[in-house]
Amino acid sequence: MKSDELFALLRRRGVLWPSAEIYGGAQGLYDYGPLGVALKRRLEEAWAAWFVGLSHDYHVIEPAEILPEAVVRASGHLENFTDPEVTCESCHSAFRAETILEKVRPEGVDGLSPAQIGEIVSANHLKCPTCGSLALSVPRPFNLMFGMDFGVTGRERAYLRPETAQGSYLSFARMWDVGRRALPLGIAVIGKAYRNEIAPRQVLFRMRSFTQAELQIFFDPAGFPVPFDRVREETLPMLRVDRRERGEETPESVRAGALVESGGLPEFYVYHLVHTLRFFRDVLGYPADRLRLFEKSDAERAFYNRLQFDVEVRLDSLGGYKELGAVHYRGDYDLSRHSQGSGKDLSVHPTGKEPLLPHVLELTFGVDRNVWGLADLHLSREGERTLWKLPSYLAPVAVGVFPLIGKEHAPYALALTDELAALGITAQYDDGSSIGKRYARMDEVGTPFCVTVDGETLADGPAKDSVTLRHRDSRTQERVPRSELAARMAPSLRPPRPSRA
RNA sequence: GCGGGCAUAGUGUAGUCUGGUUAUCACAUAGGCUUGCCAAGCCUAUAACCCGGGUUCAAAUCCCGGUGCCCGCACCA
Repeated sequence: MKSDELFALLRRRGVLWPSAEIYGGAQGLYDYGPLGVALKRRLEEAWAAWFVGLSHDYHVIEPAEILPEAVVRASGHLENFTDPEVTCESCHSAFRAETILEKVRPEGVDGLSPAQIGEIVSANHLKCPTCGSLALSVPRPFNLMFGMDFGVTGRERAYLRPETAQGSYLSFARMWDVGRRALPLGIAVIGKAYRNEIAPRQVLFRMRSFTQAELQIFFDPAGFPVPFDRVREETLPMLRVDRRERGEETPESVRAGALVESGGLPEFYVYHLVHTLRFFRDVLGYPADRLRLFEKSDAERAFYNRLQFDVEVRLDSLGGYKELGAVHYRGDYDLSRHSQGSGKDLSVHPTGKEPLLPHVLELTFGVDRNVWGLADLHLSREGERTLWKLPSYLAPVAVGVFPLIGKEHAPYALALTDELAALGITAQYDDGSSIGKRYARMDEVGTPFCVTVDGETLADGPAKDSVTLRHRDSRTQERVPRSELAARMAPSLRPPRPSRA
């Protein structure tokens, strides 16, 4: 489905719409409606069940969304999140200063002030790559963070967090103290991050306020033990730098074991690549042939990452592979920067070992992007029928409950709806229009089950107190006693957990 | 930011070039009748010209500005 068509469908069903719509919308901001919230929460729960479930020592926290200036100075965001831009006065093209200065200053522009960059531009008579004019402006700094006054004096500055990860680093020392004081220690955050994007585009793909789910795993750089034999034979769709340089777009299937033996990747890293891939493929149900693990080159990687593979998924609505998650090996960059910035020694002393500064493996997941991904990959039109084949445990509504004949069966169906809801199964009652339309409505929002109360349910006989249970994808029906209904549905409504060694 | 295109009920659209009736049709939504296990039928109702300014007796239609969306370029720590 095309992006427009998909968005129209989601908007009509109350999944998602532009923020401040009555004022014409605000670029890069979107609101979730009732179904969208339900889907997003289930997605977040499924993420947490899977990734936080990787170890007993992984925990979810909820840090503040506002970061004092000292934090973003130490993290490097104040400096590096700024992208100096040079514009051509003649043709109005805009370029990153780094691109313009590439030839005369291959070491990059980090640490240079806008004025210094301007001097280099004019001293070297650099021309606009588009029109050849010499009229290049002094760069204007553009920071992607939203800044704000903090406190009453107006002298203090603070910023909306540009990534949720910082809260985990700031809380590491506290988490060490309140926990088992053992590595690896995992800290997960699910929450909003904010970036003042230059050009928000493609609906949920570049937003100014978006939800990330990130797990930071702190581990001893001398060893991160993982049960690698359990994943050794798994094959991964790899697109590594060497193949990319030959112009390849499609991944090749590589054994996890081979990535370690001859691919130069550490076991712990490949182990987490496997679990990340499994999440996308087995938990979210993305088709395996649409996934690839895209290795970022030295030049493309964020400066603090030693290894970076993006999980990319091919989406028809956006015309290609899109990054929906990533696995970053950040080394000790974050803890060492915050040690320096705060003056607190963040190294730890595990029992029986020398003090050490942990390294960080970061597993990131774009929640909104995957809401879109779930729509793109599972929502389709089959003739007249619109069907959203969401995994059952992600569906906003688990079961629709209908009276076959409105007047006669409504009380029973309403009571059954309440009973299922009380058992924690999201049930929605519907007696509108015809039975066929009710099924169709449920198909469109991905509801895996529908239950219909009919004459047999109420009549004395062998089928008394049984209802028909209809399955979304096959449209098949079976007769199920009311007492067994919840137990029949419950297993498929729980998100999978990883198998642990 | 640059260039090009687009903007009419909840959704998809006709009408715009060539200004002039009560703005077209379908689906969706709500209510009623009928039916009773896969979007059936009939009746009724709700509902729109992106915003602001200009030209004109008269603007959905022409002009200017703004906003938003789409495509390409650039950007995406």
